[in-house]
Amino acid sequence: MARRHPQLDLDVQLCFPLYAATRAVTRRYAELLEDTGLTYPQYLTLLALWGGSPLTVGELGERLRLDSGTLTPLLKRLEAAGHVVRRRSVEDERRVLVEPTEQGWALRDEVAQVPHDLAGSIGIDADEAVLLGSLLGKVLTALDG
Amino acid sequence: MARRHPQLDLDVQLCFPLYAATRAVTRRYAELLEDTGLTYPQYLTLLALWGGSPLTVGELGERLRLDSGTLTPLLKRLEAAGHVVRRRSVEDERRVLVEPTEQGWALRDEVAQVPHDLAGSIGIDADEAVLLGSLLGKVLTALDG
DNA sequence: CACTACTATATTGTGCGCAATCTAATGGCG
DNA sequence: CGCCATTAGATTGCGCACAATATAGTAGTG
Repeated sequence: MARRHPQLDLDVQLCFPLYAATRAVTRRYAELLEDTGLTYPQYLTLLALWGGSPLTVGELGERLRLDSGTLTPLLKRLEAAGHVVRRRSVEDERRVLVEPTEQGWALRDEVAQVPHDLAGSIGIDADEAVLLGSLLGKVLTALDG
Repeated sequence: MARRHPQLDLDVQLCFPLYAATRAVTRRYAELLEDTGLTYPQYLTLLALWGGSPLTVGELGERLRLDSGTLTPLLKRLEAAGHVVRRRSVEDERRVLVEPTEQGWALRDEVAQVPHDLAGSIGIDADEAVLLGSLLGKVLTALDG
């Protein structure tokens, strides 16, 4: 393959590791989050809400780069679990405001160790992590604006 | 948030970019693969098969780090599209051997430009791509063995 | 040979992701 | 006011991912 189609190496050298490493990291998060019952996307959603609430579904989607087709059911599950509340905006009834509940805020302390534990699992040091993050940031900017 | 829980920064600085950049790359692949009707995981599967066939479902899973719950339906769709054939091994009837069809081999030429086009989209140069790939490889090794 | 442990794949159920479409509310504009 | 384009979310449908379980074939043991 490599001989007749050497360009396919890029996929093997970069795109596959990107794909596989992301899934591996997500699986590690699943372990670390098991006690809370949160999935990794749910955790990221709460992270965004802890950073400033309430947010509309659209604002959450901008930060997480997810559309309503993903967020609506995810937020309903977070609501069913008692972690967030959703309510229609009074000024503009098209908008839905999302905000952690008391219980949702309390989760923040429960997951405080997660990033540290993850950092110890991923096999690279802090400097490499910064470098990796900045390279990924460039990719994200190039593809997603 | 950052003040009371500064460690959550790692998630913002590294884990979120990893998550978001991967999805952005996958979306770009979807555009590049549109003419073929392949999804990105299907493309990776064919890439593995082009590299040496036949492979059992288990061998494919090892290379792609996917389990049978993902691969079985994916391979059935590739088979339905006429790109691969699946057959039980004669020596060991537990195994299923997967192999591209004539049409599946022909796809290799159709996608020959995909990696090049992708490389031009991701906003980093070749050296950075190598670096990124090696960092991701370390993460993958640390988490997945 | 019968039993048992193991292995390979398939199935089921849940939760994303995302394109496409739908519904309802808003904001002009004549 | 009535009309229409726009916007915000929700819904639908499909394809992954993956845990848990089921099924069937193989191999080892007495």
